[in-house]
Amino acid sequence: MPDITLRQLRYFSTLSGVLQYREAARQLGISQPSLSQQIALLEEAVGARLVERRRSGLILTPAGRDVTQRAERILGEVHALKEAARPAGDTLTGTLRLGASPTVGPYLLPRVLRHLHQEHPDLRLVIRDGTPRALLEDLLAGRHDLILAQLPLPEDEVRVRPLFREDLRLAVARDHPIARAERVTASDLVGEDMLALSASYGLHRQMMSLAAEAGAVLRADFEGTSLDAVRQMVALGMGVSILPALYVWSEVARRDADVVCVPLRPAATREVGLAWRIGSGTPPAYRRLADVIRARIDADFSDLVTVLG
Amino acid sequence: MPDITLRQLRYFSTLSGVLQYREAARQLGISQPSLSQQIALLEEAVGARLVERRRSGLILTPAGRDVTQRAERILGEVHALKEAARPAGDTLTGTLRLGASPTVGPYLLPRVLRHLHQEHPDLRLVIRDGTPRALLEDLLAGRHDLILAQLPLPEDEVRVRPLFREDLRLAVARDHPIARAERVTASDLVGEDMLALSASYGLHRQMMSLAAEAGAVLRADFEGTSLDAVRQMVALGMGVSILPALYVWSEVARRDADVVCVPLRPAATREVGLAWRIGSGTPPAYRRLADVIRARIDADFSDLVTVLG
DNA sequence: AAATAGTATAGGAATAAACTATACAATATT
DNA sequence: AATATTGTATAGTTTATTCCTATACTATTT
Repeated sequence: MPDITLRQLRYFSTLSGVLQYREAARQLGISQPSLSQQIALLEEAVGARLVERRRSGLILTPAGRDVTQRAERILGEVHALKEAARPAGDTLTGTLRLGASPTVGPYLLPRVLRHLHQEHPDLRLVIRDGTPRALLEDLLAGRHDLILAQLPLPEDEVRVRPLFREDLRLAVARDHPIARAERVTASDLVGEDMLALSASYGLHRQMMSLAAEAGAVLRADFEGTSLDAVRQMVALGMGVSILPALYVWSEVARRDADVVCVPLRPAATREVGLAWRIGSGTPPAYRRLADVIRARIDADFSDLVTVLG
Repeated sequence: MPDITLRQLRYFSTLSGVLQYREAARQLGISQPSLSQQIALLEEAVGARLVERRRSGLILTPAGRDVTQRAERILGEVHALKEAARPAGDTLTGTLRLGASPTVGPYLLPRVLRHLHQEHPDLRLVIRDGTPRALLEDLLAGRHDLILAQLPLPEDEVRVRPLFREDLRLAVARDHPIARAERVTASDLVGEDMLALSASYGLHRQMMSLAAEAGAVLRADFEGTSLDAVRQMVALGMGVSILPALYVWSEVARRDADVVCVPLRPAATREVGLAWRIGSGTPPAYRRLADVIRARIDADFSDLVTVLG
């Protein structure tokens, strides 16, 4: 029992429309015997007669009518497969799995996604959180296509597209003396307790080095697993910490905020980028995506951050 | 740009499950290079990379994931096509187009269909009415697969399966003298006006010959196009007519019936059968269908009709 | 009875798919 | 650091499939 082939379905679909071998073969650009043969093979493969050969032309059997419908549906889906797989000319399409750092995604993606969906309705993003360390591992293992994370990332393992640089602010409780300052310098921090994110975050390193420079003391009894957690500890007077400007803008910049954020002098910054595996399937699409994100950041947050690239 | 083949989709589906060429090739029972080649052809056909070849195993690209899903769906439908087309072992399946004579179908099919649907849930019958003449023409032209009609049918053009024989009754108005008779013989009809169905019905011929034998007068100013029309004319006293027992049972055998039906002596009968084109695709299925109909008639109407075959 | 039209069959040529052998790339081992 | 080891790609050849031409067969027309 030979297998069905798409060729047979294509031929049969044409034949069932025309109901004449000669004409169908002509339309298909093959000879009539070739068509006869393929139809015979199809009938053998499905184990049923599909056409009755009669004086007055061909008649489809009930099975033939059924096969016609199914064949055309199948052919349509094959066509769709072909179209869908090809990276479309100007729009992003398909499903991309994006891993996002919790220190970036929640404050950046909501605005980006809205626009992205308008401009590229056929693009679906599956977004999953993870610590930068886990993101990188998942990316390399193929569980993500892209990750959005703080730079630097190991450029020998992933291809990076920088997106933007944002300032870091010092966060203090509202009743802390620094809260009234215009800006903060390293000397203001001598002896302060500093609360840090867990070491799997890029910000951890920066918090560490800033604390070291300024003579602040990193509290060993606390390690935040989210910016929100850090902020809440700051609000409770457990110490000071560092928060990125975009987070401040979206979560802190309100009258009734529980912490106060002050610019640092000299400014401390972090960079955020989009990354994918070297040799990954569709870098052009990824670059386009990066461009779209950048454009959106530029439009919405240009007073807060510096777009890179 | 070569065409996609089902073979490629089958191979790719296996590969995307196993994520290893060697193992996938082994499962497929082919050599690894053959698999490589077919996957390469598929990638060329869809115009996109589907897998990333990496040290730590294969990773599907976004397009690859999409193609996997679509391919498996397509393969499933191809499988279903194969299953659906093959005349199933014990149940009737598919869509059959049944042409039914208005003198048989409406009074027989309702009961048959209910059972048929229970016993063969995958069988769909598309039923269309038509005069026997039109039925035969439509059958031969392939617009029907089967017809249910009064016999005889031209056995050189169609294959016939007789189903049953039923008595014909004389129908008269309630106030007609014959209405009180136990039975009617030819001599009772001398001079009566007789109402006939149109000549395209099998019953027409029998009405004619009965009228001739009995000395009744066929009314030339009336030609019914349905048994109901004939019955209504009889009720209005326009004449007498002949109605088949099954029709009588389902439409007349009530207290308040507008006509009275009396058995004929000697009995007149008609035969009804199922027919299909000679050389038609699936005679076994048709024979099975005929058997089912017969069994149902036997169960429901054995006191009214004689099952044939 | 011959001609015409339409499909099936036969046999050989072209194409596609399979296999074996081997190259190549990357990681793991010594 | 050199050498196995593992896994995929490429080359060259063989086998299967698909196609074509030629022709047989059947039913209808002339």
